[in-house]
Amino acid sequence: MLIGELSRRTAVSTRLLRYYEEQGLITSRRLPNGYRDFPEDAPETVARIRGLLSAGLSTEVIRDLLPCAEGTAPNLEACPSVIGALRAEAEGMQRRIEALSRSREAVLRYIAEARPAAEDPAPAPGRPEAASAGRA
DNA sequence: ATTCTTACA
DNA sequence: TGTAAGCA
Repeated sequence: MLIGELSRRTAVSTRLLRYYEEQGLITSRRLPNGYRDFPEDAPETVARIRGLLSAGLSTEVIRDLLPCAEGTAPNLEACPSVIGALRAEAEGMQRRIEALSRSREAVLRYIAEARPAAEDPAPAPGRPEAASAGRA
């Protein structure tokens, strides 16, 4: 199916769909006119990708584990090697959580020991304005 | 009307 | 990621 249909059926923008392909998460063939032609089961693959992405996995690990996982969300069948990779990911996350916790405690410590200053310093002059920081 | 690539915000 | 440009 064409990218437009896949986009409608998955509610994922064509932009993102092309990005997923670029990252090796999904594949497609090319029609004579150059248009991408996705497999009929592409919608399911995209759903699986979204779930894995929501779990905080990188496109890199998803790429390696995708070909060996059937089903979606919480109920997916995975090969032993995939389970091992996920276990390693979880451990890596745990280490990051611990490192972040130490950082947070360090920051909290600064607050606790900080003594009330008189005034805030004057704003730094002329620098490239950092626009909106909010990321969706 | 749709998709494609490239590139900037 | 969105969006715009210039094609096919």
